[in-house]
Amino acid sequence: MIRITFPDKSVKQFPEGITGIEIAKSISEGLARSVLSISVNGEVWDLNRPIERDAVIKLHTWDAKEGRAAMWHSSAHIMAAAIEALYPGTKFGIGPDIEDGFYYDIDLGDHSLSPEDLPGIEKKMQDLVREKHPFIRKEISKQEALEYYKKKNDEYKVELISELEDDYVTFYESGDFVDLCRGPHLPDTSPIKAIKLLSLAGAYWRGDESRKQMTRVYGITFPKKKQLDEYLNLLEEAKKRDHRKIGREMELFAFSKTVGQGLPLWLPKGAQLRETLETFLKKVQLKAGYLPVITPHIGNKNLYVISGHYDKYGDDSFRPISTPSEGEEFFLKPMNCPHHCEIFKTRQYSYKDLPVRLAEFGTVYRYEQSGELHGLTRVRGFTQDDAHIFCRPDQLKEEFIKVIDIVQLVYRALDFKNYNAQISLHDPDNMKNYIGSAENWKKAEKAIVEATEEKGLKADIVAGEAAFYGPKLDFMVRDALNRHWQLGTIQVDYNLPERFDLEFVGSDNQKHRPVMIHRTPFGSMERFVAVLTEHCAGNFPLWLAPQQVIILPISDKYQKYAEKVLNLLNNYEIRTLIDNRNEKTGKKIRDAETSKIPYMLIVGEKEEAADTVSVRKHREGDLGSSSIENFAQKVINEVKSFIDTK
RNA sequence: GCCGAUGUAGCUCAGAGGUAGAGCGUUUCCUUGGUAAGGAAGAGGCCACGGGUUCAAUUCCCGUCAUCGGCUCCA
Repeated sequence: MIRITFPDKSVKQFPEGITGIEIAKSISEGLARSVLSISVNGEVWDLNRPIERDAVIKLHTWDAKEGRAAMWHSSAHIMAAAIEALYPGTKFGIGPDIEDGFYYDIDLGDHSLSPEDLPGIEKKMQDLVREKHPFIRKEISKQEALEYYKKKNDEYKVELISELEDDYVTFYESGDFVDLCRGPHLPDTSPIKAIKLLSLAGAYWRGDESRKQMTRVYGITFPKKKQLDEYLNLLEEAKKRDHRKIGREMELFAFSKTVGQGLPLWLPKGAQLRETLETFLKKVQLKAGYLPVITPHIGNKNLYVISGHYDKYGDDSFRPISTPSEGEEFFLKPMNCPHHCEIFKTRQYSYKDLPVRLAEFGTVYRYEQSGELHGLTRVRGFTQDDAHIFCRPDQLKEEFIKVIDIVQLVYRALDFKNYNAQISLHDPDNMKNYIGSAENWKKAEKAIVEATEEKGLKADIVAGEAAFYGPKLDFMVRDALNRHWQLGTIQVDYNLPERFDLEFVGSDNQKHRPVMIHRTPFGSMERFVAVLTEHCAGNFPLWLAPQQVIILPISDKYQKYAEKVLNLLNNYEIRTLIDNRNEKTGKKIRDAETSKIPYMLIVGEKEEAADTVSVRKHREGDLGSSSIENFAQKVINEVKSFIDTK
């Protein structure tokens, strides 16, 4: 007998060789039906793999990510089996489970899949699932495995196996399909009740641009048909929040083929929104001791040779602009820091003057690959809410903490809760990708980690994600479709001060090198507005709404009175318009609701007589009548509460 | 940049080898209305652009551009 310890610490005796599914059955039939995988001493196993020794276990159902992973991983095998049956000779790369479903990378040779082929594969998968094939785990020798795939002509699997260090590899067999796989899998296909293949894409073999591009098929499966419907419904709903759709509908921004791809045009309402955000941050920064500066949109090539960006990103910049007579070359500026370094150099600083915090909403241009462009989140011209802090090494951590404070203040004011912090460190195995001394890297990374800890900010630490000149702390968010984007970033830089030979005079009357912090809370105005739009589905809070109030006269008889209300509100700088179209009130209300304007003021005979307005709030309805003055104060207070309380 | 898909009115989308349609929006007129759609009439399209096949192409084929889903990249 062996001792099995459950998550609640209770212990039960079982015969040696008991399996997860049998343990589940011993608890209840219902659990046995819904369990998908088991953790044995922290390692996820197949449910039918015998447990030979005492173990701590945990059973995973659909509600656990380990359970879903087993299901989706198995589904990937079923999909591969279906594809092999329908398209013999297909070679297979890798087919893992992912956050939402699974994919398989395949090479169909000369054949190519189109979206119309997906239902056929789905159908075949359903047939296979109905046959209720078990997944059988097998250990075979590496040699044998290699021969199997060589015979199959599958160079991808051969490559994968060749790199494995073990003498034995595990295979999983389900029906006629056999796949190299570490597992774990479902005992058989029966839990898979709903299948949907979602999309096709190209994907480089092993993520390497220089290697062959395979076809990636994405899919998802569920234990219940209803869950699939819900999931598809959720996708539909998410699409409605897409900033590209809302941006068009609400007239926030547009693109023009004639202007050029990836170059956003901010329409009046979007510009209003952006300006409100900029004004807000400028106020915050002024209080925090930042000094506004303004620099030009281009810079001499030499500036970027000094900074090191030319070497690294010269090809990703827009083509240089040359002057006809002097033969100089200028670049559209891809970042603001070199300009700011030159500003720092315009005078001498004592150690008492530091830190110096130079801030600029600087528009930069980068030649992003065409396939990368995406709405406002990835563009070729964008404005950073940029600032560079030049400080003494002993001030680094304190300054870093102050920046974290600003980022958090800003995100709180905008009700941004679902962000992740990520500390990106260098990759110790690829030091050649970075500039600067190992010692400075160490110092910078230490400062970031410590500052983050001191702020109690939970951050994932990822090696190899640092910028080429320094480590960073990024704030990541997800968009409506669950894609990750980086917003704010704080980066420590010992290198630019070195390259630009920046100095301050220390208390010892000697020259010293300052440290630089690059930071942008929003990241870029474009990306931030995009994410903000999706975050609130276009229902911007009152203080940000491009149009805050709309006056709806019952008929044109009340036009004069509406104008009186408008003038009063305008005096308070409340962004107000009148809907004086020849439409019924119901229609005007409907249109104001769909345009997501926070407040509607209905004015007619009653209101004119009593000098009031009838207030209706977006998505909430009638709030009753109010004097114009009271309403204005209400709006002013509400705006204040958004900005001040934080 | 790469793989795949898409491109028809301002927006959302039908359509077919023989000179183009709907809904919403917009314009004009009627209507002067009370908390999510009043009525009528009209305007609006080189069917993304450039080639080719054909008696005939917006429709079929090729290329370009743009957009979308991924991959790679992201100072």
